[in-house]
Amino acid sequence: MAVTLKDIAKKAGVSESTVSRVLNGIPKASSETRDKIVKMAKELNYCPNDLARSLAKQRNLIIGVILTDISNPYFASVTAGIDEIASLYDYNLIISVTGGNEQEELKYINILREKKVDGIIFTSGRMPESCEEALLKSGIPTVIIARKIKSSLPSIHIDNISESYKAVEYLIKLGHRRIAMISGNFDDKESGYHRLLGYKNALSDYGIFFEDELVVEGSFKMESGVKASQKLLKLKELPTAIFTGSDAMAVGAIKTIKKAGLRVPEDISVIGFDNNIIALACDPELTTIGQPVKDLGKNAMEMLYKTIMGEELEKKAIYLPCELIVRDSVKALI
Amino acid sequence: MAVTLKDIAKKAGVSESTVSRVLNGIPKASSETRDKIVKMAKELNYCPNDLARSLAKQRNLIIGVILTDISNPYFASVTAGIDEIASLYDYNLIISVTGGNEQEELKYINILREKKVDGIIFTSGRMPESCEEALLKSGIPTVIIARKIKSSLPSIHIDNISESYKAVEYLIKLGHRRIAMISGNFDDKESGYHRLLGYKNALSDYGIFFEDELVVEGSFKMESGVKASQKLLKLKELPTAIFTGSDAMAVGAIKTIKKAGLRVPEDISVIGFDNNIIALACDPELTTIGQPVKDLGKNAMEMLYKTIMGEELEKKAIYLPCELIVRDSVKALI
DNA sequence: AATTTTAAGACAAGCGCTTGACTAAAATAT
DNA sequence: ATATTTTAGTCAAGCGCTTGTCTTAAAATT
Repeated sequence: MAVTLKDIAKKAGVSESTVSRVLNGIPKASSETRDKIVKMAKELNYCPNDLARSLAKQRNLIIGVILTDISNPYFASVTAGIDEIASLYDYNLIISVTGGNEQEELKYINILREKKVDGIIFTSGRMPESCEEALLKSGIPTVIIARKIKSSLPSIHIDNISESYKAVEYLIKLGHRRIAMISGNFDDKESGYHRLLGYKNALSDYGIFFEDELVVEGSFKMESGVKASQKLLKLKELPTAIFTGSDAMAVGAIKTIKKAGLRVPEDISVIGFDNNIIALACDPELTTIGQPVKDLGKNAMEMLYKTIMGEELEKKAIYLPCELIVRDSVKALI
Repeated sequence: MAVTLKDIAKKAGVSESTVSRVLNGIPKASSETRDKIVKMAKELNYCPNDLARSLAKQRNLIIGVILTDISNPYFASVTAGIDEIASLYDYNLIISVTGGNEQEELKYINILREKKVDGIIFTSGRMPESCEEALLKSGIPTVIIARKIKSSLPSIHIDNISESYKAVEYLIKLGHRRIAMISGNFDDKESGYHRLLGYKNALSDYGIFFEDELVVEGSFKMESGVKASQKLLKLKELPTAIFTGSDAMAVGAIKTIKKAGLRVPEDISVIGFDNNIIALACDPELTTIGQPVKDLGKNAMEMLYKTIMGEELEKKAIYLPCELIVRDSVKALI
């Protein structure tokens, strides 16, 4: 059906190899044959078959991106970052959406192996060891965007502990002492847990007692921010500030506080984490810790490219700093 | 390097074809050889080469998705919808991010042709004719998610005119007469323009004079909603309601109105379009026209699958209805 | 003028898998 | 006991491209 090298070769009266070389710009043909071949190719509307080429060349120019949920702005932006750099190097992206399910993750690692992708970027809130092993064993160049990992795979992270420390420290320096936290799920020892740790560290470093009643576990979602803040509002002594493990929960908290007749930040300050778009949409605009989401993707792809090219990486694990983004949801007490 | 069919065949003392058949579950082998082969494959950690398979089978199980910007929640959700259905049929997705640039779009159509994808879903705010032609000419099964198109390619849309009509009609029925519109860019005859058209139609059908001063062109972005509403607030006679061509602009408008000391919806009602996440984050929560974004993707993929399978489509162009989502940003005047 | 070098191109193996055609033996039917 | 069908496999061509090796004629060198 489709026009192949052979067809062009026949029409032009040369060998396939010559056509191949000409079309790949390898200087091994007289300008006459060159012209003839190029003309034929145009005429026949020739479209090279990249499957065949990849099979022959043992490379594919495809990167597999394994992620939890592409409709989640975090992963969408990470992917955008990856894509930005990938396209610079003529790589295309296959995305594999796992829903954070370990079985799916393993399944897709395998599919990507079969598809002979040139590299894999694995990004997830969690990082199951089984996946780490599978990736390692696959022999495919891989970069992880997740929490700190066990193996020696190249990886890129943010330091949830020190970044949330930063947020809480900011509150403390503005005079807050009674600081609550609405954390993400912290059972799995992942980001939710680490952000809580940063909170505790900051309190401790500044000599503030940690109080159990001031910490409520949420699930990163807005709705859980609502519930958690309702709990906090029932306390005898209200906190003067709330640090939340995600912007979504922060927005939930702000809504609830306002609904309770209190003002943000006049009565209670709120500081989030992520710098999601919604941080700009809510009222007051949310002060938050901005994750360099796109840069995570970009850096990961840069690392991956180096790995594919066989270059040595200076650092196996890169930590990207977050930025404290000051808006209107925090008030100074001093 | 990698283990191939040949290796297994040799080790098991059978022919390649037998191995291939066994591993593909084609019942043409005794259970002994079957077991032997399966065992060998496991032992050698065999991973089929999908490039070779695709080349031989002339199919690839990959769908190319051409879109403007994956970090845009709209496209991210459309993609999520596509993926949801695609994975049901064991298709994987290659995403091609064009930035809405026609040259890039054409480039990626070509790349996808070379990659021999089994199908293409093209989604964009715009729909250049050149792309339509290229897609048509490529002979690859294609579905378009965009505005109404010229060619006979299968496509899926929302009807921007009647949906924005719905929004404005809603305001009118609540007693609003002086209704302003902050539209998206309407020079390009795409969604911005059509949403404006719906606004005009509704006014006209209900016998309300169209007034030029009540329409301000924005660019779909929040910032442009701010600017546009500042303009509207300078009018001698303020509108009682504002319909915006996007939620982002609606949020911008709400912020501005509140900053001007007026209340939403008590003084001015605002209704948006999209049902973006930010519609839930802002205060008051935004009443809006909800696009069935994910369903656009799902339906597109279903259509594409049928096309690939050679099934006849009942409808070449599908219109998906939007839903009026009533929240707190609109007040009844009667 | 004879020899070496270079240029232009052909040849063929190979990438790893699928699949239709063929074969030989075993099972079933007559 | 013979003919027919089924089962279990093998063979080899083919998918479309790349690439190292080889050939031949022309160009450059001595």
